[in-house]
Amino acid sequence: MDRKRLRNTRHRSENVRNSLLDKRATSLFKKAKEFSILCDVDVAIIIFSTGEIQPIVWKSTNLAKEVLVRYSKFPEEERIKKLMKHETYLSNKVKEKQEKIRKK
Amino acid sequence: MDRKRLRNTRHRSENVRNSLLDKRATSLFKKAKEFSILCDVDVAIIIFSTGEIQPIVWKSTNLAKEVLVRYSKFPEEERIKKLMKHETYLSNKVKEKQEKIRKK
DNA sequence: AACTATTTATAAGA
DNA sequence: TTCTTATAAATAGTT
Repeated sequence: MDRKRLRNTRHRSENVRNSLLDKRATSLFKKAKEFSILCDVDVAIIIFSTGEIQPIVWKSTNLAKEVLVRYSKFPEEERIKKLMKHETYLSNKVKEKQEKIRKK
Repeated sequence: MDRKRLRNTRHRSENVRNSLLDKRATSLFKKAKEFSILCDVDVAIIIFSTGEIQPIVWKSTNLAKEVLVRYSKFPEEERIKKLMKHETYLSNKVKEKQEKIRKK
């Protein structure tokens, strides 16, 4: 059986995509919860599904409010700047790892 | 070799915890990126590490700014209300799945 | 930082 | 939609 996976493109079938959305979101939250407990961090996740106005939001602990309030205190400009910087940093990191995998 | 895992409690060693923080965050971001592409959603993740003022923030696409701006448009009260409601919903969902697993 | 035994996650298939 | 299962990925403890 060929079970090659396609994970680099948006899934073509809407039905499958909706089903995946549910599965993946649940899985992501589960990971985030483990992470938050294991490493003693607070994690907040915000998901915007296309066409939906209301985001799906998750927080690992009962400090949800605090996290968002703290975050919202950063001036908009600052937030975006740091966000992009960090994204670049992580993007590179992921690439490094992918390189390693290819070598195997 | 006994490789039993402890994932329900904060890790005891600070060194290990820091190492884990890095690994887990990278892994979480990777998952989020896959998710965002596969299901055509925008995902934002905010991590507050204990003692750190600056949060670690990640966004899967270049719509980072938009996601945050959109989210910040919700009145504070509304956001928190929906957040908590959703958390309860998801919490139940996770429990259901865990039940299933136990039954196996 | 790299390795590897195991556990998890998951894409299809039923 | 739910359950199963073959495979891929993640990762905890080691080296």
